[in-house]
Amino acid sequence: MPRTPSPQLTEVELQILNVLWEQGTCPVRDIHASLEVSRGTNYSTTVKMLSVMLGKGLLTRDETKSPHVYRAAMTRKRAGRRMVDDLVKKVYEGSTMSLVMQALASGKATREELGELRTLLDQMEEGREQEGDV
Amino acid sequence: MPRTPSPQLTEVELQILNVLWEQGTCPVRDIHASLEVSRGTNYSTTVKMLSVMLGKGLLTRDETKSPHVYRAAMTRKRAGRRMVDDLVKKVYEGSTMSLVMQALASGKATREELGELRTLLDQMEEGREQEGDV
DNA sequence: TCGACTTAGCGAATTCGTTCGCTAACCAGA
DNA sequence: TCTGGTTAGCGAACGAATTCGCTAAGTCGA
Repeated sequence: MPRTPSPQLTEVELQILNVLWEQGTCPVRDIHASLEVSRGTNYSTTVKMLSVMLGKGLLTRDETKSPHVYRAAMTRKRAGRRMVDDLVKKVYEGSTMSLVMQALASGKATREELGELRTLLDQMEEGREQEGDV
Repeated sequence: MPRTPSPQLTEVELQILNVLWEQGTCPVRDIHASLEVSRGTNYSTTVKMLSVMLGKGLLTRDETKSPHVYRAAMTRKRAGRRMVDDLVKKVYEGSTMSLVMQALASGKATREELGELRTLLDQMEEGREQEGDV
């Protein structure tokens, strides 16, 4: 049975997932093309990493296609969620909001993004009221 | 001369820094007490890690005190900043706001925190206007 | 000063992520 | 079918982070 992927994604794994998240689906060749420029590694290395990730359940592949076709087994959103939770636990003592504040204060934001944020905030406050939360 | 610490902090390093960030300053004994419960490791291991971190410039220590006293060479804020930047680069394609949205949407927030967030947002919008940003 | 306990430090062993050489299986065109 | 290039896979090698055994130095009360 498929095991739940560990929370920690490594460097290369993330790079590979990024390619897949953008391409949706693709053969080793394409993934390798990307890794080659960013880390100058060998084709064998790419193949190996893919097989390792396959073993960890991070990817799935269609072997019926001639050059096998790979696909991410997890969405970018889900991966992000995990890593954020992990970061929050490890440096913000469990306070997600501490991270939000810090990230917000340190990153550039366009007017549109600030607007979106405000909207999200509004929704959250409404939600709270209905819950009658303390 | 002190070298700039690498962006990537490891598991144990973070755990040790957390103790130091909370205690401010303390001897090996205290740090070990913490690591022992969370990972069941040996005293030697703690000493070793501290010396490794000292070598990386992540810590400083006062050897004039009898049991040497350690101190974090970097604030929690600074460490958080680095890790956030790293995460943003690795999974959010460089968009800090994407991370903020996701974290905000997935984490619990108290009414007070939402208020703080709104205030911070207001300040950011004011800043923008003055800049006359597009 | 002596012995028992605490504190430091070092080198070797382990573990895990990453990299590659080498070999086998495949595939398309001559 | 033969041949050159492509695609898969495996085991060994490496490097970095952790872990610890063992030894040395320091501390303190009897």
